[in-house]
Amino acid sequence: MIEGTTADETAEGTHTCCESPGDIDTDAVATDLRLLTAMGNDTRYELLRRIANAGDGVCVCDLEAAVGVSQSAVSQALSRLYSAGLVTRRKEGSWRYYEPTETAAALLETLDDLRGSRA
Amino acid sequence: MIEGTTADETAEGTHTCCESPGDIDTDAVATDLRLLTAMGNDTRYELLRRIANAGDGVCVCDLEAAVGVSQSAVSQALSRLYSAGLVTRRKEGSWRYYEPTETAAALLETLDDLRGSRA
DNA sequence: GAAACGTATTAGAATCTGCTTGTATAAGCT
DNA sequence: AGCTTATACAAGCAGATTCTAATACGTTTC
Repeated sequence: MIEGTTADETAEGTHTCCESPGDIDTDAVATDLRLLTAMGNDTRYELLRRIANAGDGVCVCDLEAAVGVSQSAVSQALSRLYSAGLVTRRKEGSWRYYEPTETAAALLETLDDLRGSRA
Repeated sequence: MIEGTTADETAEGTHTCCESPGDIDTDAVATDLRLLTAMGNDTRYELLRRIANAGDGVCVCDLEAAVGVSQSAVSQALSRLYSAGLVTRRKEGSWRYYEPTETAAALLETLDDLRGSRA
């Protein structure tokens, strides 16, 4: 849906205002969208922020208390963050600790910077 | 749903693995989520990329041909990008030209960098 | 003014999301 | 082994999204 323009480039239309913008790499789009949609949800965003703030590993049990949804919902949210590459997880005994990836740190930092400069 | 922890901090639970992570600024969350959800959609992401690539103003008519959805859908998508602060728009005759904001440029650049470093 | 074009708005249908509830798995404790 | 705790998985449902079609609006051109 991205690479090849489905519509006929040489269409008979009367458009003459400007030329068509270039195409975009499909894989890149998929990757970016996975990141953006993973972060673009109240619960997941907040979980990620908390994980990032804590820095050195937060366990699910504490996150659960903080976001106001069920244990199951937290688990699902964390899975999603994990498969998007925004957090790593490590098992320790019966607990599981989550940590932010560099990707997450970079994106959150950009968002913070933008807010700071009110851009 | 963010600032105050709804669950009782001193609950009778047996959690002892780690302490609760700090809270997050509500407005910041809202702003970030508006950006993330605006970009986190195939159509809108692709439109934004194309607008950013073109740099100096693309009109709706050409974007339309590129993304494979109806004119109406493109218009709605652009409105959403606009109200999220990701693009500016300027009217010129009966055409409307869109340009990326610094916010959009910064976010896209971060995404590009991340992809580059495979982080 | 009327017709044609570029864009926006509205309304409704189809699809997607994110939650809850219930259950499963795995580890620790007695 | 049995019970409890920590986390994951599965199914189902309510509400949110996102598209299309139809229509409205503003400009340009005849």
